[in-house]
Amino acid sequence: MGRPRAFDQPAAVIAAMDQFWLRGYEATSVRDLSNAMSITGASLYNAFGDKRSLFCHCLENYLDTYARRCIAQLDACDDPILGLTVFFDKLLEASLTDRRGCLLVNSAVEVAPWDPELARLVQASLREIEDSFHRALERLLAMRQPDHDLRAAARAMLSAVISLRVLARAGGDSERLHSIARSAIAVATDLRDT
Amino acid sequence: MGRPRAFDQPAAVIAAMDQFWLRGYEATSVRDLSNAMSITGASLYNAFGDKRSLFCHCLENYLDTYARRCIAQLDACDDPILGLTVFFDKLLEASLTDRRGCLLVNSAVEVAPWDPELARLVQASLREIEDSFHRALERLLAMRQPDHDLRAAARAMLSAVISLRVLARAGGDSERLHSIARSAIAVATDLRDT
DNA sequence: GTGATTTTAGATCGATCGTTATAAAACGAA
DNA sequence: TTCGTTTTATAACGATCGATCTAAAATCAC
Repeated sequence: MGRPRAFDQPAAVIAAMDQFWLRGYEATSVRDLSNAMSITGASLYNAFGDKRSLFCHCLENYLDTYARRCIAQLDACDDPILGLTVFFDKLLEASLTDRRGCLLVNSAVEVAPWDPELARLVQASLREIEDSFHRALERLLAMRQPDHDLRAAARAMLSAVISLRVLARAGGDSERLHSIARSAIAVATDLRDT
Repeated sequence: MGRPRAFDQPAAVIAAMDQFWLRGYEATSVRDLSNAMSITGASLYNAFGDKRSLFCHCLENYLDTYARRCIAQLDACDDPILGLTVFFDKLLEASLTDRRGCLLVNSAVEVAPWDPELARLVQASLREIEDSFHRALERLLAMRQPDHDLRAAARAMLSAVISLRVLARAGGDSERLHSIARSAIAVATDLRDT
């Protein structure tokens, strides 16, 4: 009942996500969003509530579309070293061709300090990535190492992801980005060869 | 000649820096700044030009007051491992008591993508930190290693600094932060013991 | 078709944005 | 003292902010 929605909601969320991803939360106005989404401001508020709520949809969509897809691929790879190599190769390629960095990391810096709910989502998502690294290291070593070392190694690899994304957004050069990715993989190979 | 300035300019820059550091560039209004600096908007524009120019002063002040001071201490330390330990201990303590993160890293995410001049400053400053790590590793190994390894190790340590600061701002827990700091120091000790 | 309901488009809300105009106040030079 | 110069305080500028109102358009149940 009622007039049916004339716009494609998932497509609109993607358009809004691209805008937030590019410019950040504060620098993106509701008019920027309605232009990018090709809908009027009234439709935006009718469908999504307010700016913050739309941003939540966008971040969730980002996590589903990008972060969790990478995690799933890493988990699905039998050879952890191969999986990690593919993971960081893709991350490098994406970071060098798309200088917006990572919406999750950008949000960790810009919105998380002022939004406890989003801060929890950010921390949980980062933990998902760290856990995926941890599982890859468990597969690599068949649990011969104390868990403490694996957790620290997984955190070092998460740290590489974060800084790589920050540096990419700030215009860091390819050599530095590659260097960090190699170090992250070396964490795994070093653990294996111990 | 002319009426003398009634406010302490360096103190005003510090107050503005604290505001930008806390809230970020876009979320800080000129009125927020003039309140924090205890001067009127007219005085602000008279003394600093515009908002962006004031921000440049603030970032320069941050680099001089914090980043370069840490670098100088690391350079001054004869024992590189001790120097790095002190460096990361201080970084941890600062990150856990002050959740604003690092103004340089925050700026890398929020302002560098839209300001080529500030992007150059950000990259140059990150390089200063990386180079300080590199020098510490050179002292540690007395140049027995190929430079390529040292550069990669220095970058891995810079990566730890960046992600540590991002995680701290987003509310990351103490354990994760300590874990990353330990990994960074382990990069140096592993190189030494090779 | 009629009524109920929802989405559309467009105008507009008060608030706030970065910035500037105005003029009084406070100094050094003459 | 008077003049020239700079800073101060206050008010205000046009533009834009996030959000909302009104009314026309589009659908379903009946």
